[in-house]
Amino acid sequence: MRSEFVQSLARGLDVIQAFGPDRPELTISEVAKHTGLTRAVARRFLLTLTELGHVETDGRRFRLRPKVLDLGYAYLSSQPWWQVAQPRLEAAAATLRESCSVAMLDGTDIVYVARVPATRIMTINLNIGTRLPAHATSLGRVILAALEESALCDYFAMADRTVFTKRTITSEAELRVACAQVAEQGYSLVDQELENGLRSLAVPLRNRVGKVIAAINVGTHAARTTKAEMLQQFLPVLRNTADAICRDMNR
Amino acid sequence: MRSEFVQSLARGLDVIQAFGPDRPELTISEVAKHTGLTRAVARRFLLTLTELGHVETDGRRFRLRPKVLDLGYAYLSSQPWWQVAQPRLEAAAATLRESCSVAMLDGTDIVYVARVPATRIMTINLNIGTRLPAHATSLGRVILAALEESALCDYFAMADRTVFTKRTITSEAELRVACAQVAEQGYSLVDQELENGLRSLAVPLRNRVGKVIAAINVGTHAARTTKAEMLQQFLPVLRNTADAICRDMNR
DNA sequence: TTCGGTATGTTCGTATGACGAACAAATGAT
DNA sequence: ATCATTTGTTCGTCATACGAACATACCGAA
Repeated sequence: MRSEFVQSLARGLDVIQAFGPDRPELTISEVAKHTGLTRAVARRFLLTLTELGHVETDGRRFRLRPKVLDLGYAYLSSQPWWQVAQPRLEAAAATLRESCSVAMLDGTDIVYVARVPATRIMTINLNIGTRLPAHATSLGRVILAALEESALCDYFAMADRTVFTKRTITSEAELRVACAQVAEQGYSLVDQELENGLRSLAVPLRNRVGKVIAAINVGTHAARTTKAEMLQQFLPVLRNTADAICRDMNR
Repeated sequence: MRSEFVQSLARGLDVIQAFGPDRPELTISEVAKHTGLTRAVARRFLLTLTELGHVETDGRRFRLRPKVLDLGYAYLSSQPWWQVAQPRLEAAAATLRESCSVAMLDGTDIVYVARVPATRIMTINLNIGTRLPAHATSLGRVILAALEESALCDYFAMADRTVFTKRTITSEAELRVACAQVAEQGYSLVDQELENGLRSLAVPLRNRVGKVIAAINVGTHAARTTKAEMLQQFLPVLRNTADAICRDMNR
């Protein structure tokens, strides 16, 4: 038992994350089963979360309430780009007439932290908080390309590198070549590696000391925009947007 | 000490929520000050959250990490409208060429749970998780109008009812009249009560038994669209979108 | 530069906060 | 109706989380 680890907090967060698309409502026993806790422990946490307003119950089934969003919002609103990225992103999406997003790396996934949808391409519902594997996304490639070697080794040691389409690059060797290219070019163009038809272009977002902290991208349909057109027409807008966000952010 | 209340979970969630726009990074002592906990307690929770991946530290200052979004995402992804609202919202925003949102009531606030920005009207950054007072928003009025009398009394007992502009309605009597009107008409049109220039129209989203669980709205600039135009051109689209979401959701 | 007061971070003995074994209640099949 | 199983709850107790006291860092005045 590590003396600086509060087991009850970890358990309570596990209970929140027991809920999800396949489990919108749960009983005490179901929460216990999904978290590996005893029924008595699960009950205590559910009653606590209910009293705090994060969970509601009809006496038998429990479900999360909107107040849980306050936790994620604490993160979002504390970020240096929070006040400045959204208007810039909206302007870019309006200019390009395509969906634009900002994401960060967390573990082996990218996590979307801002998004302006324009035209629907993907079958999955992308929104703030959505996670996708870094290796198959332009956003992920941009961030991976900026990692130090030790961090990149950690990434490869952990990442599953799922195949999504016939084009998905999954081998470490190939991904390292792709990342080196991104580092040299300053952008990543990923073509139908995550989903057939989806073509996306990303550039880095840097903090005041020049460190890559996030990425910004634009997505289009392969039938609509050629790769050359993306580089010619989209890349300058994306770079200008990234530069503007960085300037706004570091003001 | 209530035997079913896990104090450590409550404290841990307080520590997460100590962070925010004015407090992007905090030391142990600062967290202790903002939460009312002792430094030793604050330290333990920060170290726990760091080990869980929700917080990072340079050894002195702590800050939240994107993994915190997983908590809010558990809520979002467990909602019946999650898979179906976004595409419908995107279609409505494209048709109307205005920003569209979905929000729920939590306490005395509305909380945004989906949003498709189109053209920038408001000065504040609206996004998933953003809270606004229910009384001054079309989204809030729609949901308040559907509350049972006891719940509405609770709302009035708790709500601050801030004045935002010269037009903001704040008295209980006037708000009750406005809500009765909403209940009768089936929509709420709020005109420059939250912010000068902002005009918005909302309709309810209902679950399978007809209960209002959320609201969907469209916002425009008062200089761009008259109230009559909103009712004539926007209301049918909004109603169709709400109906479609309800159908999709209850399938 | 040194010193002293204050602020901040950390440790470890212990008590109380959270635990789970056992009991109570609910459910479903025969 | 009875019985076996599942689910929810209680309360004695111990191990988990606590905070008083110690250690370290910082800052201002002389």
